[in-house]
Amino acid sequence: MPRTRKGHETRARIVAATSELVRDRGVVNTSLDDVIERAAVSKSQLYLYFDSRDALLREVIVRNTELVLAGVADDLETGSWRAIRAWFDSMVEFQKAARSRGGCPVGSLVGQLAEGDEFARKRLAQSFDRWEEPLRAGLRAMKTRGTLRRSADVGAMATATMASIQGGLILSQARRDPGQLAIALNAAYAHLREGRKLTARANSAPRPTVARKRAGRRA
Amino acid sequence: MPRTRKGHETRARIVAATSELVRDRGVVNTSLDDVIERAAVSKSQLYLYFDSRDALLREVIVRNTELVLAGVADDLETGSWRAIRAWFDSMVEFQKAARSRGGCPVGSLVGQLAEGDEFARKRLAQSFDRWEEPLRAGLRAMKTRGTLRRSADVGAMATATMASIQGGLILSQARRDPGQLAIALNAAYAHLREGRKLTARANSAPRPTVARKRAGRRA
DNA sequence: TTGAATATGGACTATTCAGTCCAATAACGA
DNA sequence: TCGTTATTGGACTGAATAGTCCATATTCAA
Repeated sequence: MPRTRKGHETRARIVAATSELVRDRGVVNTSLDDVIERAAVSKSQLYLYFDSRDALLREVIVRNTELVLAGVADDLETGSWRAIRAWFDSMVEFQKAARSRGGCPVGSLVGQLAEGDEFARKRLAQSFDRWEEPLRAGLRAMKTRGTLRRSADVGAMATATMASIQGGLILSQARRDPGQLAIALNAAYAHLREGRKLTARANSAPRPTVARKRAGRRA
Repeated sequence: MPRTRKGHETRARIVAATSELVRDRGVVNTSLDDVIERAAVSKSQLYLYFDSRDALLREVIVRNTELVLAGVADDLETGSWRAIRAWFDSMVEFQKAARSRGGCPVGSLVGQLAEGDEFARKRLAQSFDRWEEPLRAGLRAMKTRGTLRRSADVGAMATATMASIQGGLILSQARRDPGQLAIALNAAYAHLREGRKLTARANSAPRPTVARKRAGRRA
């Protein structure tokens, strides 16, 4: 671990460069020589902070996890349909900006690292846990507040949502079309809303049929 | 292309060996030397049938696509809720049998090949098209038969379903838990069923609330 | 049966790449 | 300031690997 300011900067630069290269060309096509060139560091700097190439790639998992968590607004945990919708929309925007390249910063690493590095696999599983948590918290809060049915299975809902996110990103990446993510997330949103509690106060929200139809068309 | 029976067998053995190695260890950790050892062939045989390592990996895409298409029962195209449910269940069984290793035979290749080989990316996109088609056909048939609302967006439904499949497989792979796929597919099924047409004949099917709750619990 | 086309075996090459090593320099605390 | 510790530069190594080449063996059609 670096002890000086310079050291910290160097280390961060290495991880950032690796993350970008992996996003743009994949793990296979990212050599350490590519990394040192892009980060403008030398081999010894790299091996001062990382034990091996695998160790460096594991740090990329950490960094990319922070990246996606930063994209989760605080009000998602507070729990509201609006916050969930906004979260979904921001992901589509992010994907549009990336021109559908690289897929999910975390999810795309599963296929590339999970079978070759058991440590990496576990870390990726943890990343998904952390990523799902704000949604779980939000859904729990909505239960307490009475906007979500008490019978709703919060864990399953969060997992199913994460699956739609990941799958939507894979399809976007393969088809180079951010619209694929939008379709997946519209379906996920409609599915979540099926768990809502209908009260007198809630009738400002569209009725089930209308919400589902709109989601389908928007895609 | 091979012209003798032996040639065909050799070529097929090479692709099969590559496919298995890629599933077990990932593209990165699969060298051509590994392939020739596993397929019990020599280098020259490999290069007789494939121009390059990339070309071989592209054939793996083709093979694995046939593999997943073989898992789609014919009655899915005929169109029925039962067929869809059976299809989903068979995927969960497949994933259990694989002990959550390797993820999706097609989807896991996206992260590993898409950014490095544009040809491979296009081929993967086509694979998803072919894979979605039987479901689209089935949903269209259900519209005609009147078990699915005419307003339902068949294309979006198929895409959202494929996203749940892919995402569910990624989460299963990362967490080494086939239950993750089951959760994702139960949600996808519940979402599809929201598009159904309620008729006098259809009241043998569970009401929306019950269907959703059951799906959540099963996970 | 025969010979042309096809398939096979495996040695060889050139390169790439992860990882090592050590000397030189910069940062920092006393 | 000075000495210790942290950081940096880059040459070097050994192993792995994609791809080449050619001699040999097998297949198959006439």
